[in-house]
Formats: sequence, structure tokens, C-alpha cells
Amino acid sequence: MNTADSLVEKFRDKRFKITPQRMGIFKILEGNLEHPSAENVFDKIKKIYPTISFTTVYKTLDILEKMGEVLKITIDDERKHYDPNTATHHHIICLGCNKISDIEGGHINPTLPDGILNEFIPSRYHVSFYGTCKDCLNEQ
Amino acid sequence: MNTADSLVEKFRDKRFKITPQRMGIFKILEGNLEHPSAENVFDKIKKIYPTISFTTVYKTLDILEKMGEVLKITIDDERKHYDPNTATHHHIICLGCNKISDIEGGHINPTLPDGILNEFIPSRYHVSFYGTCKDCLNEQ
DNA sequence: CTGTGTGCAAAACGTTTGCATGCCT
DNA sequence: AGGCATGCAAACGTTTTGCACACAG
Repeated sequence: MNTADSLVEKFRDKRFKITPQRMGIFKILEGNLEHPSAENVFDKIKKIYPTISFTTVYKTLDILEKMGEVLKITIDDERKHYDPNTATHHHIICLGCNKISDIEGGHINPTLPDGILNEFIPSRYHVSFYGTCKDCLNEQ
Repeated sequence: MNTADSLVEKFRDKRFKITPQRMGIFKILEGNLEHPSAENVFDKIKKIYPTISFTTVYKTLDILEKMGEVLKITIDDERKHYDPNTATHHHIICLGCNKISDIEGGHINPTLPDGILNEFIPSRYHVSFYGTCKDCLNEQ
């Protein structure tokens, strides 16, 4: 769980500057379970800091990703999403509204067939469940 | 497994025309385990049918995807990949060379925690293992 | 013969980059 | 004061679209 404060500290360690723009982005990411795209982050921070540019949002997210503080999620064809929860966890994606939600709990532990381990060293894995959420079911 | 012939038949059923361009794309997809991008398909078919355009490749892949004859794989940030193997199966992705390979066998059966099934009806799932392949290990 | 498919060029889209100015440290 | 961060505009790579011509049915 990345608090804005912990990100500030990590930025200071690396001699990156703490600007109001970056601070705003940190706060938006803190505890964020929505898997926002860069645009989502931009829209939110624009309300607080209306002069911010897309460039700054992209660059800040890029730094955070390189630092390992957010994960880039490649689930959506159209745009990249970011997840401040960097612990191993998995996602359900609604094919109706494209909403991405976390799966709670450690119930999912896929393992590779033995033979593959001779040819491939896995470092992480990710499970995506595609389906329909309650809201979209009701709409049909 | 989609043979070119079976795709021809499905196109005929839907009154889509069979052109040499489409036929060439079908043949490239037949038994293809490389998870090609649109560009990969374009490069291959260009050798056989040099006047073909990107537009035709994109449109044909789009039709095939809407018909459910290929799956769009969203694993790579940079571009979309297509998989003519529409049976449930999973992938290993080398972080060194970005190669996507199939995992053989049905060893992987992730299940959702019970609680989630009240809120979400899964229709399919996909597991991605990220790691390093033999070739890339040897290079280091 | 009719209408769908093709291919060009241009647009669209999300994302990245170059550069002058601004501001954190 | 110095140098990194910002924000604009332009570039980028992939994908989509509009349209006139071609050709499969």
C-alpha cells in the first residue's frame, strides 16, 4: 500500500523533486483500487490542479513504474492502466463496462507444468477473469 | 484449430467474399502458434501477395475476431496480437525478448473465490506467466 | 450487374519527445 | 544559483476511417 507520504520519501531518496503536481498524483494513487489510466489520473488531478499537463502525468507515472511503485497493467486494448497495489493479485474484467476489479484473497495459485521449468524461469504471473459484472447483468 | 478451409466455409456462410488477400491471411493463421501482430501478418502475406494493404489485414483480422475465430491477446503494451487458437490456454511471456509462447496441457485451473460469484459471472480466464526464456538466460 | 472488398491517403488515438520557461532544493 | 520539472506543441507508432475503384458473387 503506497501512501503519498511513502512516495514522497522515496522521491527524496532519489533526489527527485516534490512538486505540487507530483504530490497531487501521489494522493490520487494512494489506496486507489480503480486501476486508473493516465487519462483517469489526469482528469482527477485537473480538478485540483487545473493547469497540469498530460506530459507531467505520463512522466510521473513512468517514474513510479520504473521505481516499482506502480504496476502497468496490460489488460485493456485501448490504453494502459496503472495499479498502485504492487502485491501479487489478480483481476476480474467486465466485458460490458470494462471495469477492472481486484480479486481478494490468495485463492489463485496457478503452477506451470514441470517440463516448462527447464525452458523458462517464471518471475511473476497474472490471472485475468473476463465476464459480466452485476450492474451489467441487470441492464440486459 | 482453424484451418484455412474452415474459415472459408464460415465466410461463405456469412456471405463474406473470399478474396485472394483473405485466403492468404487464412493460410498464415492456420496452425500459427506465434501470436502474430497485425504487422507480423502483413509482413508475411506481403511476400505472397505484395500489393496487399495494411487496411485489408486489419479489417480481416477484425472480422475474424468478431466471428470468434481468432482471439485478440492483450499482453503486449505496444501492439495487439492475435491467436488463432481459441481454446482456453495460457501464455508465458519472456521479459527479455517479448516472445509469447503457449503453455501446453490443462494444468492450470484457477478458480474464483465463492463470494465473487454473486457479483460477477466469469466467461473465460487467462493466465500470463512473465519470466525469462532459455535463450535469454544464456545470453546474460 | 450489384455491392462488398481493396488500397490509398488522411485522420484518429494514446503516448512520447524537444525545448524554452518555471520553480524546487 | 543551478538544474530538474513543467507544459506546450509537435512527433510518434499503431490502428481506424473516407472514399473511389476493382472484382467476387
